[in-house]
Amino acid sequence: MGKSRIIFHVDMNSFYASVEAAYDPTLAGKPLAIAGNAKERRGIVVTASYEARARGVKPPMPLWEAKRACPELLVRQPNFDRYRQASMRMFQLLYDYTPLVEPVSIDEGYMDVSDVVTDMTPLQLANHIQMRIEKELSLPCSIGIAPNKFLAKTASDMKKPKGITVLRKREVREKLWSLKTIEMHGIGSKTAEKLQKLGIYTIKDIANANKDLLHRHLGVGGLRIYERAYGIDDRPVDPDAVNEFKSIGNSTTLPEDTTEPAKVRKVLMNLSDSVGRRLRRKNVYTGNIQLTIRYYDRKTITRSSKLPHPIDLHDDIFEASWRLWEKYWNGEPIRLLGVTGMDLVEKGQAYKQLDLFSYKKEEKEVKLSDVVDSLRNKYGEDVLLKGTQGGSKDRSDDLRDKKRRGTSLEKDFLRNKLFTDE
DNA sequence: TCTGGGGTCCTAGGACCC
DNA sequence: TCTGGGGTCCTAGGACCC
Repeated sequence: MGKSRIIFHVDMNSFYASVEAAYDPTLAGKPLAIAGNAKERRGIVVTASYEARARGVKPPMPLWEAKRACPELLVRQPNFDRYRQASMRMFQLLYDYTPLVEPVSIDEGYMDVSDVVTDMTPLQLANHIQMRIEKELSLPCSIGIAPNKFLAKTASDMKKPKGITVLRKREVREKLWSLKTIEMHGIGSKTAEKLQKLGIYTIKDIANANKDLLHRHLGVGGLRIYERAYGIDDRPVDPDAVNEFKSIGNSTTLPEDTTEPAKVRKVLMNLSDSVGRRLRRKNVYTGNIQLTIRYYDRKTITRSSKLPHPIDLHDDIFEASWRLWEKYWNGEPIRLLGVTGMDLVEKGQAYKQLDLFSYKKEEKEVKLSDVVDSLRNKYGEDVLLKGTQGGSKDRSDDLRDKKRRGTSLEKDFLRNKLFTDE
């Protein structure tokens, strides 16, 4: 039995819109929508200010529909550099309190503040953080305080904008059980439908359901929601998760549907180029290329193939995706194309694989902070900062180094996936 | 005038091996 | 004759989230 934890979920309110308003104060207090492809007919609202939401604009809504609902709507195209900047500063501020910060997306993250709140109550700490984000970044956020991630996430959702909500485990019955199943994080429309067919409509119904029945119909996800219904969630806050990639991909909706191979070729070249760039920037190779085709009727297929050896160059990525395209295109008009690199391996990983394995195996039960401490004692701070002694080119992004450096290099997030993408 | 783009996790079936 | 059982890898698709 671990001791009980104190977890924060910090959730920025209408992040993109709020950043734009902070950047251009004349937008503040107005109904504002950030829409991808603002000039294209297929744009959707990605983020809406609360003034826009009050007038019925809520993402993800097609832009034309949003304008119909709210004719005075101001629309801006997303400016991701700006959002990444704001995000970095926001997380930087969180790291002032603890290294145990887990960014989960550009605008939200968890903190494990169990060891921080000694001379402050959790509520005071949350207030402090919220105030600083407001004062220093002119950005609003909501914070959920709870003994685990699920409850913290649920809590931060309860009061928006600018809320701070405490959710205790003993309050789960009273505050969660009356909610419809789809309100639970992790349950979407499909699962909610399946549950309905089982006669399960509320979170209370989940809690009172037969566990095996849930397992049979929903797999491990069924077991998970059963636990969540009782407020149980043992996932740790993992500061390194943000650096661990499984795939890197880009996709684009075409200006208009097409059947012309020349156009497809061009698009695939562009996508391959940007995927290649991102792979190289992250110092990884991909061993498996996946092509996504969405047809005119939104039917979407994915086709992938394992590569004989890992690649990171534009030409090789294009060649692989083009082969898939030639093999699998059914001749119908295409709406979207995507190229994704999967099975990522770090450069220089091949000969380190074995080592990594044994490291993981040995240290499985050991707390990361202990590992960092012992390494620091053994080799001094330098080794933690510089990584392995060997070669110069491949060392800095080596997975092991990241783990070993662990919390000592939390500022490493400058290079992480949320913020350095193009 | 229907519905973007970036991801993760899970499942299931077939190939293949022992 | 007419047939086991376990394990892993590969691929495709579904569901979900922000």
